[in-house]
Amino acid sequence: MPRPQSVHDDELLVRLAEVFRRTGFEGASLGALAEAAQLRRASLYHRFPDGKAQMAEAVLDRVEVLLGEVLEPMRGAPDVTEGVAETAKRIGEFYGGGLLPCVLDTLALAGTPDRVRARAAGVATTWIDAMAAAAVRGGYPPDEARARAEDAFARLEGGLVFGRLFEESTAFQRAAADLPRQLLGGPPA
Amino acid sequence: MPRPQSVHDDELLVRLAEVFRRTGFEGASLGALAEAAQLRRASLYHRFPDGKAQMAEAVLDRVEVLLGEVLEPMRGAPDVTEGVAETAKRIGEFYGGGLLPCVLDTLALAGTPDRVRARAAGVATTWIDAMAAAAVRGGYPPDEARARAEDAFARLEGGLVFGRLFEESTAFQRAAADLPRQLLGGPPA
DNA sequence: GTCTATATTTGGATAGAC
DNA sequence: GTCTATCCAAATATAGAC
Repeated sequence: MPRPQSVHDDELLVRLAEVFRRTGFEGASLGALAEAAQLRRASLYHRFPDGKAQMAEAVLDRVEVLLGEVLEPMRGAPDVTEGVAETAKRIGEFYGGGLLPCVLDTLALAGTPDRVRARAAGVATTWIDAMAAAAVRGGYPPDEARARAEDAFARLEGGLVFGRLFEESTAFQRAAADLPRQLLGGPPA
Repeated sequence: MPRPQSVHDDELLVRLAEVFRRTGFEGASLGALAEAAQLRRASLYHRFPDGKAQMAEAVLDRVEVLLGEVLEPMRGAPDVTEGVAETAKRIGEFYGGGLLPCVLDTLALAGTPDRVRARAAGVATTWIDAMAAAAVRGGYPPDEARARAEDAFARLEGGLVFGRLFEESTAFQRAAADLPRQLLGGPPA
């Protein structure tokens, strides 16, 4: 009988995601991916016959699932403000307080296969849509809600760029803390 | 006598910057760099004996010079508000309206040599410092001015991430248009 | 399912002719 | 200063044993 899986699918994707998020698609060599997975390169090809692009897509699929859990309070909580605040907290945790890069950013660089980039854009759209829906629930008309959601996304992603440049999480932390006000209004920061 | 330079230094850096900004350090292969420069790989090594890292550093040096021109109104104009507005306009042009990636972002990915990353952080610091100084001139105490400058930087960089993902410049455009308010105060966006 | 071994291409970098 | 030719290492990917 064949050997048992030495790494479970889910844990494997976590490890691969770590490499993609830090180095982008081209920077993620099969050597680095195999080392992170604690598998040989050939074993990775057994799991992902289409190679690195398929690995990146699987990672993005998994990110979309995790993102669903992060967005759940914002989508479902009876009190919109509380829901957004809880989602903001989860976003902070998801990005290690602001010091972890975002795979949606790093997998959007030129050199990334189109289908991977399209998948990243799809995940980002899911996220922005949920924020726009919350802003609508908060009373904004659809157009303004959308703009606020896009701006909130930009500020969070930019906070992560800041964190990557300076290894400092201040800008991201403020962006997360300010998320309820950005989406629902209130006194300016 | 030796052949004349087929590409002037300045134009050469523009072409190399284009590759680095789009693909990051690891994604920028010597093949791609040579093609953009319309030179052979060996000719690039004649100009940059230390190889790709030196090319990236030279690109960042050039970006710092260009950035100086972008920041000049914000630094020197008698009316701070007008100065910031003019700098915001130049930032918009510098980033192709929001559809060009920022080399400070893409050269901060893991896999980039430390001295290149440090140079990128230095250029970003120059930029943020100038925005913080403008916010101080606008009446904010140093701590709040600094936070506002960092947030403005994050929002612009995030707007470029958004642009890269969706090939849409809306978020960046709003960030640039809102720069005077972000640094100097006024009614919230 | 994982492994060793290998094929093949691309990438970074150097030597030396012109 | 640019070029051709070359070296060597690393990268992607495949074949086949266990």
